[in-house]
Amino acid sequence: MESKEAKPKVKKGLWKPEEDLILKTYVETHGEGNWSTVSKKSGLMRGGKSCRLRWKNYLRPNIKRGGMSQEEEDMIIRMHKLLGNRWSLIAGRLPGRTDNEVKNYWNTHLNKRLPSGKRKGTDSNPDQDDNNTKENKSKRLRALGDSQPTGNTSPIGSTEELEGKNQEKEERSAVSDVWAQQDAQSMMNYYIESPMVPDNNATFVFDDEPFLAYWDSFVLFESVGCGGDW
DNA sequence: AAGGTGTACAACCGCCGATGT
DNA sequence: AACATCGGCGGTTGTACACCT
Repeated sequence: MESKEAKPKVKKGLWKPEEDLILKTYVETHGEGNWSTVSKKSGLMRGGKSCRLRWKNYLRPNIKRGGMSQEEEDMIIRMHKLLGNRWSLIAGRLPGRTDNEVKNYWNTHLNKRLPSGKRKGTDSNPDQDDNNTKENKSKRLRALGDSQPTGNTSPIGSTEELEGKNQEKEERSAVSDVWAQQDAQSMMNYYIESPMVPDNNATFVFDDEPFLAYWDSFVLFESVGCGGDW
């Protein structure tokens, strides 16, 4: 059954400069948020999500456009080594860069450089494919965020999963290991010295869930709270 | 010069958690 | 408590452009 009020047609596809201008003006006037109403009130025939994405990725102030610097590139690779496809977290370490941009950059530039890189699959490493299926994604992220080192909430539970995890570890360590290892060491040193680390978290296992679980929230905190280098 | 193929990047989709009612 | 809505995230697709034959 069609709705009685004619559904406003949602426009799709590339944004035109005029649309950008409308959106930018609207957001600068009314502020961010309520994206679902933006399209109506601004006259843009775009979905709220589309508006939000456009603003977030391209129109927001302080967005950095253009090629990645060597430093940024290094950071992406290191962070990806540690975090996997957690683009928003990675982007949080790169001022002016968005998760979408980081993701695209990884998929087009960095992914194929790595030994295990493959072209079309957006997941760089075969070892991470399983963990990034739609079914597993949410569980994994939640577990990484919430799990305690000794808890049973890890997404890795069954024997098969453990085996897969071990394999993942091996394969992952084969990628970009030179500075990934250097960096992991320096990150851990930094981290261990941090007053935020609880005493009962003494056993760190890099590349394993316990470390990642804490690391994750640490990165999140860092990206939100501090802008400094480390 | 024209058509085919590959690449880079913008945008959309589906899912999920948080929040409001 | 249940449902609806919104915002955020990562995966995937679409498209314009560059390059090759």
